[in-house]
Amino acid sequence: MADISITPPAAPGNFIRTIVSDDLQSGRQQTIVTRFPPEPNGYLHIGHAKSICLNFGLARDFNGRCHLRFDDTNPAKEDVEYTESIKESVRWLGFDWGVHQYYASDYFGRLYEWAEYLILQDKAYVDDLSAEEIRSYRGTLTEAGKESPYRGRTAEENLDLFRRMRAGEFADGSKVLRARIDMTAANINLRDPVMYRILRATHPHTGDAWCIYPMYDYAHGQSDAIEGVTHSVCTLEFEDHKPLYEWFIRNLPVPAAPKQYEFARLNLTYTVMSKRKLLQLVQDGDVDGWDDPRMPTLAGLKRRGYTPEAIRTFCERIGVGRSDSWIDMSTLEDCVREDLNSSARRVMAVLQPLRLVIDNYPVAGSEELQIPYHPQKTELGTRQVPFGSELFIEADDFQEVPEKGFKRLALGGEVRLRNAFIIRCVSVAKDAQGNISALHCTYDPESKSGLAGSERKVKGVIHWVSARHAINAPVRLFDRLITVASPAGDDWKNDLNPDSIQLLQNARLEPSLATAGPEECFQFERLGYFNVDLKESLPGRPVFNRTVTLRDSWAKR
RNA sequence: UGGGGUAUCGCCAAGCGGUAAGGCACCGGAUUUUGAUUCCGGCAUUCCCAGGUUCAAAUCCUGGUACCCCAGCCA
Repeated sequence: MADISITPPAAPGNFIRTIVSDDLQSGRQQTIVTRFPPEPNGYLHIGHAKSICLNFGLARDFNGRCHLRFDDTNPAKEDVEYTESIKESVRWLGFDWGVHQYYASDYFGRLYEWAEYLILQDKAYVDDLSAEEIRSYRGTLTEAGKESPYRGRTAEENLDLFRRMRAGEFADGSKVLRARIDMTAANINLRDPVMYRILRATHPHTGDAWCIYPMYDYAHGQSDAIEGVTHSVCTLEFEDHKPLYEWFIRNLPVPAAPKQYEFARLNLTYTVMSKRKLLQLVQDGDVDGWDDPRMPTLAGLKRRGYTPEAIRTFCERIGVGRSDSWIDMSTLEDCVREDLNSSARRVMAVLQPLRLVIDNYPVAGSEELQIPYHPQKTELGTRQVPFGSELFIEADDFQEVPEKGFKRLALGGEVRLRNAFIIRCVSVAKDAQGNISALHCTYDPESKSGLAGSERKVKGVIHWVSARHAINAPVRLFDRLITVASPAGDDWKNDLNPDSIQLLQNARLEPSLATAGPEECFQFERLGYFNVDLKESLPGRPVFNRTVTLRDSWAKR
């Protein structure tokens, strides 16, 4: 007996996986073909990641294939810049479409022939009504539409007109080709939908070869059929289009009968997720570009330090359903922390430096400490960190008079300098205004990490950096992504968070960070995960972006 | 009743007639040279509501209610 190895769904649930699995097991399909069909009119965002992971994941898990198809039927909105960024993002996410990269515009020829076929069947006609007239003839949600006076044209006349539309004899907008279905249909999509419009625009992929372009509804299903797509997975708002999708498939001599399935699109709390709005942020200069680290675009998240693994985990975790949902940001952030916690090397950096002098340490002296890159994962190795008599510590790691519950350094108190010594604060130096200018401490030489005397416990541990050796590099903090109070509302931009970005020019980093490579992500102990900004860093002067903070029960009080 | 959808813990989400998985969040507690990690433990007598069928219902039936999508020559 032949060994039919159908990989069972990796995770339970997900109704689409169930459908695919059933189709394979029942023999309705031999192999499955899915597709990810973005319109190249913007950058991909975290919402697209859900679709990418679903479609490519299905192909991967069921030994099928997933096509990357650019749904480029509207040259007025599309640009090659976008197709490149889309390919980059899909690859970055870890998926490979192999040779299966297509453009809906590849099929313009066949689509045109099929349109003539429909005309010959008396199932399509050329309409001279204006856009406004078509709208009013369409009726309303509760009233039936009425038929266009041009609906009764003969096939011959329609064919002639349609050919002349293609030949460029008519002005933009003066005529359209419509499917002849039913102007009284309860589903508005069936009230003689427009199939072709006249539009003189240079197409990024077909240039000026065409002056008529097919509409989504006409192009999409046929493209799926041409490619042999078995499961055409899209978002819920296309549900009403399914009868039309099926009408075309049924009435055209297409080579296959793909089926459409819908799932709920991703919504993230406080996050702007519509391409239109993201484009507006870019155009209005609210952000540096599509890859601004505060953008929810994949390019932005990448620059921010989010990893493909984390995003894939996220897409697995949130599931695929049909109910409208808003996923809380904490779910995404947890996925990022989970990945980075095990992979990110730990280093020390001080964001808001406070000078600390160790009075009993040789003034000009220094030593190199060998410190592991990860507290648990020894395989990540160690690095050398210089220690000296003058250090910087985080300003808020010191409180002259400690508040209740404070575990770090206070006047007269002890604290451990992480991976180094225990120190005691003996006095506080202040300037004329009374601001703390430096801390004077003594250290306990016996308490050095690794020595026998290091077992001595103190309640707090803080990070530090040697003042003499530290490098000074900018660090950027973010208040999450671009956030708004109501991402779905019309007044969304009124709530844009302007303080979402903060550039800390005085941050001091341990010397090993001077050579940090692009895209490397580190954990600045106790401060969170930071990555080297791919765009702004210079050799020897990395700029760090905070990817995500650590969980911090103290901060949450 | 214009049509099409969806309702299970604060947020997601399994479940498909046999007596409520899991994750996030949250709350305890243990270990910890990151207030991190890790680790244990807690967290829906109840599945939008009301009836009904059944030995048995989140799952079936009936009737309500709430929310989402659709009137682009956008996708």
